[in-house]
Amino acid sequence: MEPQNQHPTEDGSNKAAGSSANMLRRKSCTRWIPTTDHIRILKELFYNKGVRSPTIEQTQRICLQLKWYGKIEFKNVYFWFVNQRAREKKKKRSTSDVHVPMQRSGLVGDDNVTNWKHEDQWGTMAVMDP
Amino acid sequence: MEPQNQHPTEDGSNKAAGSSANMLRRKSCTRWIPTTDHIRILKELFYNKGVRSPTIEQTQRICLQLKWYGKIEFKNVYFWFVNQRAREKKKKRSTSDVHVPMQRSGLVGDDNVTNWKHEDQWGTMAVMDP
DNA sequence: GCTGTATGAATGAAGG
DNA sequence: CCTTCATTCATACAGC
Repeated sequence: MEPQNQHPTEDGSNKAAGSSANMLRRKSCTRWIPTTDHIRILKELFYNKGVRSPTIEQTQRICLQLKWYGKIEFKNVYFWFVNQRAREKKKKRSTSDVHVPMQRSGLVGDDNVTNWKHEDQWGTMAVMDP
Repeated sequence: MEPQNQHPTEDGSNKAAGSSANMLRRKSCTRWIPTTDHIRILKELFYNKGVRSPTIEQTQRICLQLKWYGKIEFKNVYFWFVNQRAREKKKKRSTSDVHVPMQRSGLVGDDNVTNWKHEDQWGTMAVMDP
């Protein structure tokens, strides 16, 4: 995946947002912006270590570890795993077959709609590069 | 204003675009560019048929139908509906600009922005027991 | 050519 | 768990 540069400043230097009149119109800077280290470690856990549904204690420990790399809270880790699981599953479901009546059957030879490779339907959906 | 002319090659020869030498493929095709047929059908579904949040299976069927009109993937259909909902809502909210300024009555001490369901880390949410 | 706008894509957060 | 919302980034296209 190439356009992974979602976050501009991701070096854990989340400065005090909103403390002064620094950012105009930035009232909703509340959301956690993971650092690259955060992402790297979380994906390592999820994909390589097979940590898919960490327990509370595990989540707390992970959170504690990640805090060294930047500001992070428990719920951030929790939601990250929830979302990762959900999106993995959705990707899987999206690629499963669906029974649809093929209309215009037999006439498709004229137009090569099925020219492009089948390819995975979700392609690159925010998962790690295996 | 609104550049509603979202047709890369709109003259019915979309399908033929893949037969001969394709357009230059820099890496991967950047992002999905819907054809006018795609847009027409999607809007027909959204506005006339009232399809606002199709299920996964509905999305798969819609995607398969739309594939006849040009290259499209599951996630394109999925994101299209997500974005359409979000932007319809935003537009509506912005148009009928009444916007009551969230009167908060000042009685309750506004403690934290992160008003998560569970103030302390797990409190009541510990329901996952595998 | 750059700049503004519309829109595809991504993801944190939450609801149910 | 599954679905949805909100916000943001990225990019194609139009007008200047």
